[in-house]
Formats: sequence, C-alpha cells, structure tokens
Amino acid sequence: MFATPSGQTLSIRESFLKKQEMQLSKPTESELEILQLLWALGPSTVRTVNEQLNDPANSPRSLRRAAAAPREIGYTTTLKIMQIMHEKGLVSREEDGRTHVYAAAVSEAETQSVLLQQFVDAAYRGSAMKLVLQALGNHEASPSELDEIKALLAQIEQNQSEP
Amino acid sequence: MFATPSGQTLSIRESFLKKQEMQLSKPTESELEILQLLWALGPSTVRTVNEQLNDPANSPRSLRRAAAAPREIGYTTTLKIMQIMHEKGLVSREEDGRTHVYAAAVSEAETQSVLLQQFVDAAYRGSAMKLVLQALGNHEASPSELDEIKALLAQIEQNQSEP
DNA sequence: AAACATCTACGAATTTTTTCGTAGAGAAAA
DNA sequence: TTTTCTCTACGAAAAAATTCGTAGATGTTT
Repeated sequence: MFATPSGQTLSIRESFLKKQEMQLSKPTESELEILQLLWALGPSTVRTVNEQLNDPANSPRSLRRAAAAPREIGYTTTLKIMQIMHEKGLVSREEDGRTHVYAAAVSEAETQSVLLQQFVDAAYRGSAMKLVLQALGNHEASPSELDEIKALLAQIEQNQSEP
Repeated sequence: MFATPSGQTLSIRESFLKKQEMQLSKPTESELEILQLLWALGPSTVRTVNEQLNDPANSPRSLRRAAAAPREIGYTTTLKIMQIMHEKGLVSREEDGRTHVYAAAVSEAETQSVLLQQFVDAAYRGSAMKLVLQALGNHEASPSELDEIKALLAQIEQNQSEP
C-alpha cells in the first residue's frame, strides 16, 4: 500500500492508475475504436485496421456505422487518425519494410479505468455504485459472471472488516 | 412482460427503454453537464444554470474546469447550449415573465441507460459485466451499497432459476 | 520498361461542438 | 425619463474531431 498526502491509502494498482491518468489523454471515439481493434488483433497495419473498421461483422451496434447508412471509412482517414494517435503516444509504430505496423501503447485496463472514472463523473455524478446497480439491472449476466461478482464482493467485505 | 418479434421477452422497464433509445439523441458533454444540474436543481433559469456551472463547488473533477485554468463560461454560451437542447427536445421551456425556465425533458435514469449502453459498447466491447467488475474493484463501496448490490444479485439469481 | 497498385505524408475541407459578440426588448434604478 | 441592467435571439468565430484528395515513393504485374 501507498499513502497519499491526504492520508489515503491506495492499492498498488490504484496508485499506478493515478499516475497514468496524468499522461493518458482521453482518446476520442474514433481513436477508441481503433484501440479496441489493436487490443483485439495485436500489432496491425493501417490496412488491416481499416478493413476491420469497415467490416460490418464487427461493431454490431456502434451506432455510427451500425445505422442504416454504413458509410465506408476511407483508407487515408484511418491512416490520418492513426498518425495522430502516434503523435499523442496512444500507439507505437514500427517500420516493416515499406509499411508501418502499429500497436497499442496504452493498456486496455488502464484506458478503461480512466474512461470509467470520467464516465461515472459525467453521467452518474461520481456514484460508481449507482452505475453498477444499473448495469446489473439492465444487462444479462451469466451464472459464472455472477459468481465472479459475488467473489469480489466477498473479498471487498473482508477487507472492510479487517483494515 | 412484452414479446419482441424475435421472441425475446422484455421487462416493462426494458421495453420502455428500447423505445426511448430511438428518439433520445446522445447529449454532448456540455449538454450532459447542464442536464445534471437540471436533474439536481429542478426547473431553472439560464442564469442559475450558468452560475452553477461556474461554481467550483460543483464539478469536483470534471477535468474541463477542475483543471488549473478554471475559465469562466459566458452567460450567452450557456444560453446558446440550452437553446440548442430545447430544439433537440432535451429540455422543455416555460416563459415566466421575461425569462425562460428550463426543465429536463428526459429522465436521468433513461439517459443513463442510453449512455451506459454506448459506453459499454465503446469501452468494454459490450461486456457490461467486465465494467461492473472494474467499477467494483476501483471504487469505494459503502456497506449499504454492498447490501443493495447483494440483494439485486440474489434477485437476479432467483429469476434465473425459475423462468 | 511501362502500367498499375499500395504505402506514407500532408494539407485542407467538412462536420460537430463550444464559445461569445452584438442587437434589441423589456424591467429596474437613478 | 434617462440610464442601466438583464434577458433572449441570432450569427458567426473558434476549437475539436473527422474526412479525404493529392503527391510522391516504392513495390508488383504485365
């Protein structure tokens, strides 16, 4: 555990995330879509990413392209966004012959943490538990997921009873 | 319960939300900030909303204004955004003498549902339970909140065992 | 080799969101 | 009754995000 100036204690994971928030700029919607692909596919070329973006099999509901008008995203559009992401440090880049291979330079979990915090603040006025309750109520949970959640709850309660 | 063409059954609440999603346009960040104030304060004038937006007591971490440069938001800026929100149907408006009193025209819970769905899709590739686990892990939960969550879990499990 | 395809770089057009200046109508204060 | 203040409307500038056209380099095919 670590202590902050205000006396709080943070888990290793939490203190790590605090630091990351400083430098991790919030990706835009488009950038996040590309990050998702890079996280799922691993290092990829612009062409691969662009094809996946336009593949209706992906993004089953991303609102933007799942709509009636599935407008194609041009290759240079994707290229430009990935170049910008590289400038921002969201992706790394390696030259493989003539082409560039891009990889996510930020981890999925860290990024999700940052986005989650901002989303909770913006939409739930900071109440993460209200979000949890709504997510549990509105979305299907498999038995194994429920077990996982229950296990985490038990662990939290145990930590609370013997600090 | 209601049945969809595909044979799914939906709770009253779910079927209601499905309909709302059709017409509920995603509010922008600024619009959401204003909606939060209207939900918290009830019907308000532009001046009230603008004062609250600039009150450092609110938005303890909204990143935009909590930062080092707490730039003041001009009155006409707030006015314009609220006028746009009125055009979009996000708020209703009533004339009180010379001034207009605005009220949220969309409910907090519905809006949160829509935003939550989009956020889960964008940041968690649709896995709401991954979001739940991360939110539980990263954020403090009070004992009463934990009880509420456990109660909801128990209810979900009961519904699953006897459908 | 010539024609064609594919890649990056780069500037700029477009679209969306945010911001504010200015004008004019009423109230309130002087 | 002037003057000042406060409100809405409106247009448009500014900023942010997305889109793409074009140019030039380098492969590939014929």
